Amino acid sequence: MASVNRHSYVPLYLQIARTIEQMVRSGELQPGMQLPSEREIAEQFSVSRVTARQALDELVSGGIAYRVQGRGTFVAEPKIREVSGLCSFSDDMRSQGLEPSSRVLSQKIVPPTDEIRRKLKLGPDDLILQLDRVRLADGRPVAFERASVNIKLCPGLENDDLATQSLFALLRNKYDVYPEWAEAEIEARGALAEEAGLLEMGIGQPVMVAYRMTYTEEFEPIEYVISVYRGDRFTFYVGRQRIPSPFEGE
Amino acid sequence: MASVNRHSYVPLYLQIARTIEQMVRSGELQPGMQLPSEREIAEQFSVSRVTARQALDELVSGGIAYRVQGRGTFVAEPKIREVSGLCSFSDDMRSQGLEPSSRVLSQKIVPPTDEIRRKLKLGPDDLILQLDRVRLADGRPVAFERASVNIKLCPGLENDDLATQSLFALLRNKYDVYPEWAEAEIEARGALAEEAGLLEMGIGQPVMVAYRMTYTEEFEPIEYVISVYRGDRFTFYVGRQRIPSPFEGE
DNA sequence: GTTGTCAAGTGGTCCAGACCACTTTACCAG
DNA sequence: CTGGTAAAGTGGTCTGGACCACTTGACAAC
Repeated sequence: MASVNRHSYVPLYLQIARTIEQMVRSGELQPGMQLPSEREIAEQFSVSRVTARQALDELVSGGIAYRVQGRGTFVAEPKIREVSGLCSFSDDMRSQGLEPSSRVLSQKIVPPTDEIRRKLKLGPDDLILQLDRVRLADGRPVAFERASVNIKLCPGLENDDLATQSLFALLRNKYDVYPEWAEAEIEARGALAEEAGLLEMGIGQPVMVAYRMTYTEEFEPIEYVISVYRGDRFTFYVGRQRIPSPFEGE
Repeated sequence: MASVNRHSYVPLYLQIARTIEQMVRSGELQPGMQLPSEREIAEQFSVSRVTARQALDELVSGGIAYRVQGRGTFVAEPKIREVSGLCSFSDDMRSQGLEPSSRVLSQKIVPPTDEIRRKLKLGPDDLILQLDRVRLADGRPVAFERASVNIKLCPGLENDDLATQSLFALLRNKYDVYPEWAEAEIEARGALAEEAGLLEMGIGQPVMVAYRMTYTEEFEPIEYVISVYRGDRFTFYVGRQRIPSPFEGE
């Protein structure tokens, strides 16, 4: 360690953070072990303490390290796995070693329902792309998805091939639309007849239903998705989170 | 605004952040509106720009605001609701206007299974407190919970009353144990006979099962909880999250 | 009108220092 | 041996600058 490229476009604090992250990933630094102190990092990389601290901030906010005042900064326990269910189905499956694919059931421009119009903040005459897909992992159906996409952000999407490529990848690469935020609610219920047929399961068998909104950096609604997952073939991971503290007065 | 107490124990940046947060909550600042720039805040509160920036950092990491380089900092869209399912059942229910209560089925010191021993990082002779509870909202059963608590952190907990008070509250107030981190996986399945009986529902009716680990600040395992929620009476909220970007090289 | 340029304003990064709050450890006095 | 204390080391907060990257809008040149 102890080396940093002053002429790179990558900020110093990121270079340092990545260097340390690499040491954690490689196992050189084990969970619970103490990281170099801010002052040590500053000296070893020849940067100010502010920059060293910013590097550690990066690791802390990424859940890779945690601080204890008066003692030091330490390597955090590894997460069970990365956030799941919020981002791309494709990435999700691949990270679990499964091969994702899709069967497009319908892909057409339609007027939105009032609820969707409200959720996507559309005007009275705006249309949406309604995309119905069955998502498969290693060829077996896992989920049925109905995505309502704000077509204003990606005119022409109705003619793109969404069976073989990820919607997110297409949005990013072709339409310069970058999904940055997502939130979702999840509930469980029995499979309806139509869902059961598509997912090759029995009616009333348990499914998980996720209602997800996706936004750009600036909270422009991109899509609203209702996903119906087979209960026996999918697990949601709710990422490691800070537990909110009870109120503290001054 | 424009006032800050230099003699408070509350850091300046937090005072500023809370002042602005209050303006957002009160509706004085609407979603999408621009916040004062870092330099403006620095001037108005008579602090350095670093401190002003730190205040905005606080709002950004809390999901209350977001930045756009070159344009400014803006008020974020309000979240659907706060994180749910990860923290205290009691707080969760109350935040939805329901009155939480518990029925303790069993509360005893037992040797852990191998899986629990591993998850809680216990030694071969360590014991756990196994706490089985039915959780109710407005008197109606919503969930069955089996908590395996690392009793080393809270000796004597087996004799405390857990029907009327929150486990987290007890840990914090009586045992000085502060749950700070949690992560969970969620799946859906049909209710087993025992669960169905406790939750007053039919066997095979959909339930959501959450497997949750709770840790202290320093990732000491506090408890491992398996919660079985009635599908028709509970919805998980997966907090608003940043979508991970695809890899960017230098 | 269109296009290009430039200035102003924003957040992003960085520096060299300062003092405070907290934890740990070593050591000394009892 | 016990208990208190002081020192060293840690992260936490804060200052007052500096320059860069990016966006926007006004304005001049075409």
